[in-house]
Amino acid sequence: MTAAQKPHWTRHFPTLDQVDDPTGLGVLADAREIQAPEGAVVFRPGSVCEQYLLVTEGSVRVQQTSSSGREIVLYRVQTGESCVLTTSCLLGGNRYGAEGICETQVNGIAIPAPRFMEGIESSPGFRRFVFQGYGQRIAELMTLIDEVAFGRLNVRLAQRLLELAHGQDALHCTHQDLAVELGSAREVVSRALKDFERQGWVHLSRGQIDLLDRPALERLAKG
Amino acid sequence: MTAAQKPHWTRHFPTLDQVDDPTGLGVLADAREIQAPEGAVVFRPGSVCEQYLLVTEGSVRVQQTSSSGREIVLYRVQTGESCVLTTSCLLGGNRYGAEGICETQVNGIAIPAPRFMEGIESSPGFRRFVFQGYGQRIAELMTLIDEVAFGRLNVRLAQRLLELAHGQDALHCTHQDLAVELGSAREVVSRALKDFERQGWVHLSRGQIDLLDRPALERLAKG
DNA sequence: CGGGGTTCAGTGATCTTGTCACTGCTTCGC
DNA sequence: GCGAAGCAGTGACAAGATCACTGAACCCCG
Repeated sequence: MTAAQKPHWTRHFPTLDQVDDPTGLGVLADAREIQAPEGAVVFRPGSVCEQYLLVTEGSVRVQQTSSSGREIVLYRVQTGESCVLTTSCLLGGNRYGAEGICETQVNGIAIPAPRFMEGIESSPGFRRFVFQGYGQRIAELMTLIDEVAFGRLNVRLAQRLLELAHGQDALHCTHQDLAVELGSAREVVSRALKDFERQGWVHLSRGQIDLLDRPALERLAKG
Repeated sequence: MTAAQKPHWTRHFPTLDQVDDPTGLGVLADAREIQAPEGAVVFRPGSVCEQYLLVTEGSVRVQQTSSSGREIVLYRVQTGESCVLTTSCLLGGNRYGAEGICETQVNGIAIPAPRFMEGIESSPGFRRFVFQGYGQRIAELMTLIDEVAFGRLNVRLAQRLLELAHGQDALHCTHQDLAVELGSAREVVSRALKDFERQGWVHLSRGQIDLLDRPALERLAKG
């Protein structure tokens, strides 16, 4: 989860016709296929946004750091998705206010801003593609506000554990990582996890959490 | 602040050419001028979104209610602005997830969904108009997440007091209203206000807060 | 292989915020 | 003028955040 900090994306080839066009629209004339290793920083607060980004494989974690240094994960951009923040920066012409970090090796497509604008102008299909997930994302941000403001920590933690496990029986991350997921503090997460362990729901070891009683966690996560 | 609960907007006239076109684009052929009294509910969670809304005068407060009944103000739509949530619902075809309430009498313009889509398709200027503030709003939502997750309550309260006072020396609202602004609880706000009063920064009376030491509040709000 | 630095996890003390239960005061409608 | 509803204040306690510190596990390097 915390990994090598080699920044910047790698241009793969200058133009693009070998590559699948996930929009099916041929707006991708100027698009470049890009690749980034796990841990790469795609953008940071203050970065100027110069291209529309589309993930074709992998996962980018978008998170925010407060002035006091605490962090929270806002959302993830996964295979087939694009990033609200990027889109909004392009449309509004402002700078990034958060940080995007590759959680896996990531393959993607970058469309330079001017070409993106043209696409928006000229292609109804591309427009639809761009704005499709947009509404969904806004709704997700509002849900996040609700959870952060009103949600119980143990409930949110149980949800995240199940989510991050991706159906596996164990997940490899530190308590600090989970604290960032939830926008909470490491000690608080540690205590909640210890509590789960006392209930027999999980088993804790350094850098790893084994899920022993998934149904119990699901019960907590739902209600 | 809490006012009459007469719902629904009033159609004013069926078509629109007497009215200023704030987009300057003539996309408003099918638009209707609408009017709503203070306290009117423009939309609720679950409402289907059938028209693009633009405020020409007044203020609409958009807020969310958690399952436990606690509420938080997400943002306000003011003169010349339109509502992110409405736009995202139109583009994504989903339902409202929050509530919009008129804080003043509100004049506005409504563009039916089909016409809105046409406008987006055909008019670059209208498109620009629609997406202009959009990026800004997303950034605001992320700031809100930051504040809710990491901000101190007394700091946030001081900020809101100054904001809601609009330069006046007093503001008329209940402690409960302020709790909703901040997504907090009434008792907590009451205590923080009492604390401000002990410092001599404000004077409290039923339904009213007088700001006595604005500089002190500003100091707290900034730092 | 061993030693030393670093990362990770656990814990108590204390502060802030949220929740619950209840009180008394004001306001408003009848 | 009376009763109901709304508003504000308060104490007790729970949940979460912060601070300071401990020890264990891991990694690198000689």
